[in-house]
Amino acid sequence: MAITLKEVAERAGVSRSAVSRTFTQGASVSAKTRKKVEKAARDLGYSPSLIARSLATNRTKLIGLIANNFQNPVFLEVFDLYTRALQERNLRPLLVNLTDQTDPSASVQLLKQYSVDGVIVASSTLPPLFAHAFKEAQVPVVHAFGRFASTPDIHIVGIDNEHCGALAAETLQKHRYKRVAFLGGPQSATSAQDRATGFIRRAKEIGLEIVEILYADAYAYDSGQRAMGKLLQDRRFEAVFCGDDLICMGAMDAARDRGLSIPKDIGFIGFNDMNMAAWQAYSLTTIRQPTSEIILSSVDLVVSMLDTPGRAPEVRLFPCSVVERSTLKPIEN
Amino acid sequence: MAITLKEVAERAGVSRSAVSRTFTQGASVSAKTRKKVEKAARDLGYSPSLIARSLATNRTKLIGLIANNFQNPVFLEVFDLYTRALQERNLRPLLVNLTDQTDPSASVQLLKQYSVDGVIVASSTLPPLFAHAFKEAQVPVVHAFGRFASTPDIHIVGIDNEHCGALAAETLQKHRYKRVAFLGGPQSATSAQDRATGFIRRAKEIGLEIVEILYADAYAYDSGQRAMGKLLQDRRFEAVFCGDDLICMGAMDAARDRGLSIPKDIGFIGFNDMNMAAWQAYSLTTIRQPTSEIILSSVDLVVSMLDTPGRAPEVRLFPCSVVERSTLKPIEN
DNA sequence: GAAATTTTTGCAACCGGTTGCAAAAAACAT
DNA sequence: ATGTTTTTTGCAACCGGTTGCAAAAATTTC
Repeated sequence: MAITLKEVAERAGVSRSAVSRTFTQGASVSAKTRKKVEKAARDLGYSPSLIARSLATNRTKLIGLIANNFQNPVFLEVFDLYTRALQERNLRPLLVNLTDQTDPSASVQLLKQYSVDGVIVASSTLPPLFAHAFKEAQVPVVHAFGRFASTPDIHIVGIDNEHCGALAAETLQKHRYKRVAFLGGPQSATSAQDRATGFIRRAKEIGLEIVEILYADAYAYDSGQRAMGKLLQDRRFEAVFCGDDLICMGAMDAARDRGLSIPKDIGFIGFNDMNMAAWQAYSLTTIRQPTSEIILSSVDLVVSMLDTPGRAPEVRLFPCSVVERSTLKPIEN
Repeated sequence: MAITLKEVAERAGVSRSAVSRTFTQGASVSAKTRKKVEKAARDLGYSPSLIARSLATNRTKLIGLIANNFQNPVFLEVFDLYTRALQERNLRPLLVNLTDQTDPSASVQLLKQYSVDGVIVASSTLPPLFAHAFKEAQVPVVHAFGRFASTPDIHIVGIDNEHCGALAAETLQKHRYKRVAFLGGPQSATSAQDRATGFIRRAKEIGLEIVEILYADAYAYDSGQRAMGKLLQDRRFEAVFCGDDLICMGAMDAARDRGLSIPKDIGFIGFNDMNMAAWQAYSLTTIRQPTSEIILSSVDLVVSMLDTPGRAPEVRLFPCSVVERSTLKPIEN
């Protein structure tokens, strides 16, 4: 069917090794044979089979990309960045959609079968245990958006969620709010837990009163909308910290639906600064997570592990910042 | 490193072929040896290498998934559906992010190197020429969301965009609009062209006056917002047909920003019925594209081509329908 | 129980590349 | 021109599976 090494070798009048060498980086071939081979290859329309090469070299140039939230548009940005970053390094993502199948061993099995060179777990909702399974299977792994641990046993790239929660508390106080609510992501997500912890701790320190704590059941619009519906049954707060922009948008729409005006009647601060946060219909004040830095860094890290498998586990944290738009009442001087 | 066939064979006390056969569908092995092999495999934690298998069988179970719009959240739904549908059939997507590199031959080259079993081009903006390149390279290909052709030379799964454009015109007339504008997707996209054609033709037939025709530069929020800004400089229309929901949301926000109220001052009808169209902040009346059907069908089609490579090219069109929400003024009786 | 038939098994070649090693060729030194 | 060093080349084994074929084993038939 397709053209093989052998045919090119015959046409160029050289050995198979010579052909192989002209197509592998840093191999020793004279300019003369290289030229002959390249011509023959061009004539025949040859391109080397990565499958065969993978078998021989034990490298596939495939990186498993594990995700489990296809409801949140922020993941489209994430995929965009990952595919580009990997493509630039001549690697390809093998996408695994985790849906609800929580069993790590199945994915490990799967990606092992494909002999991926490395794995990036891109999720803030998966437990650390998940990335672990790969480490145990000797597959280089990076947990992006994962939970920060002071003595990590796997590579983690992300943010300090606790600190970000604290940042939210400070921002609300700066805007002169006294009584607030917390509307987090799913309670099982480490990111949601940590943001809550930091928020609550800092609020206590600076005298911000938290009158409600509720967790949405997913990082999704509908979940935010529903949860806000519950919170609004007896509103004793003036602003809400939402653990995610999408949840926040759902919550805002629920509030507006009840005739509340933002930020006049109620304030909101979100989390992520996804593209949509800047949309006029929301114009969300939010905490920016440096998605792009996290992604680039996690790709770099997994790439470096390909060469240095024994690398000591590393935590890379990137700073978050407040992006002020118009969902908190203006600060009066 | 990893456990191989040979080691399992030795431990089970059988030949390598026997092991191979217990792990391949429909091969002849006695219950007794199967049991022995399975035990040995379990003990050793063996899982067969798909790479090696691919090399031998010339099948990789990899399907190239080509996309070029990572700005539009509808594509997250698309990815979700594709990854699930493929996973269910024991196939995996190899994602190619086309960004701006328009050269088909590069992607063909790339996917040929990975020996993908088939390719799905999932884009309404790529020219037919693109999918062609794969056909010529003998790779089974389906163009999902592609342009309908009465004598197709490749498989196409999608909708009749002209008819959908006509549907939009009829809906606007039903809602008693007289003078309307068309705000399409990028003019280079066949989908945008066809929706325009159908809309314009039908409008003429039923006496709906089109006073403006403009194309956004991408299927994106910002593009819609900008384009609407232009249209609003001299507004002589009462409603707008937007060739895409996301464009429509941008356009709506631009209109509201100028103090217009929807649908009192201006009406909108979108296209796609993406999840977000149902959001309270927009509650968009739109034309539903049966995304899920298109995707499932295109996966089925590419799978069937794996067995029957010579299959005659086929066009599969799915009907669209109007989803009424609240961006067109109510019909008075 | 022997012959005929069917099923199971192992051998060995193959898929399309890579790579260590030794021989051959080229380049350099004297 | 000869000997030495460096570079290039081909051979052959290997990566981890699959599969056609013939022999061996099990099953059926009479």
